[in-house]
Amino acid sequence: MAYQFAALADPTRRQVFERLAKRSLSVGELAAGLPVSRPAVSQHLRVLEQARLVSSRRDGARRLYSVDPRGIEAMRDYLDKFWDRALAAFKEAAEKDDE
Amino acid sequence: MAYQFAALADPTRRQVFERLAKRSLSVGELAAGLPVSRPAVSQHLRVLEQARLVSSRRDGARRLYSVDPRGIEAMRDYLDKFWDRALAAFKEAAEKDDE
DNA sequence: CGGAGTGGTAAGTGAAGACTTACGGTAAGT
DNA sequence: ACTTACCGTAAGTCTTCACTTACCACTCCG
Repeated sequence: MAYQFAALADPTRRQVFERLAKRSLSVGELAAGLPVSRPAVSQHLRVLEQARLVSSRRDGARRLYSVDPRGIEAMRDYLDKFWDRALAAFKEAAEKDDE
Repeated sequence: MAYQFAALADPTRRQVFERLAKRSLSVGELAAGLPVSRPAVSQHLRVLEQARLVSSRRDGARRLYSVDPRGIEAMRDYLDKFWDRALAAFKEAAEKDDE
């Protein structure tokens, strides 16, 4: 669970993730649209893949990366655990604030 | 949007957040249950508050912190933007993998 | 108006991490 | 087989950041 938040904490990595959400891309294609080198993109992809936020498959000499729903689902489940509780706590705090 | 992920990327900060989800706590109470000093907790709370993941109110000489739904909502909205798309991409990639 | 209990801030330290260049390794084309 | 295109990894640098101790400000109570 820890890995997902850390993976999306970096701005460059979020950009990679968001571009892959539009369509599957190779490492070279990703690096072309970003202000960092290709090896940097490779390293970011490794982090995203370990967090199950992206997955990859071979495509000839290239390697295509796509978004992976598993990492997203893990984050959604985590956040949902706190959602109701947070709403209740917020209302309660707001009332105490009115005093 | 960026701040939320970075805020929850740190393990100590996630612990603070999760403990506050159970009940509102003061800085001292939080620090008592964590392996770091009280100033460290204060600094973490500042990050969480800027990300709108927690909010605070005075309670006499103390200061009570609670979870704030606004930060959580921002993350949920962000993830939901990619959810359908990720599912579709995953299925598509799985089919190509079967070849 | 002391003194005790709070908690935020400053300054410094050590580790984590986001980059770079250089290199090696594999797949397709001639 | 040689070349070209593609990509991952290694090693090094520089910044970011989590943490500490020391200090200061505020609130409540005697």
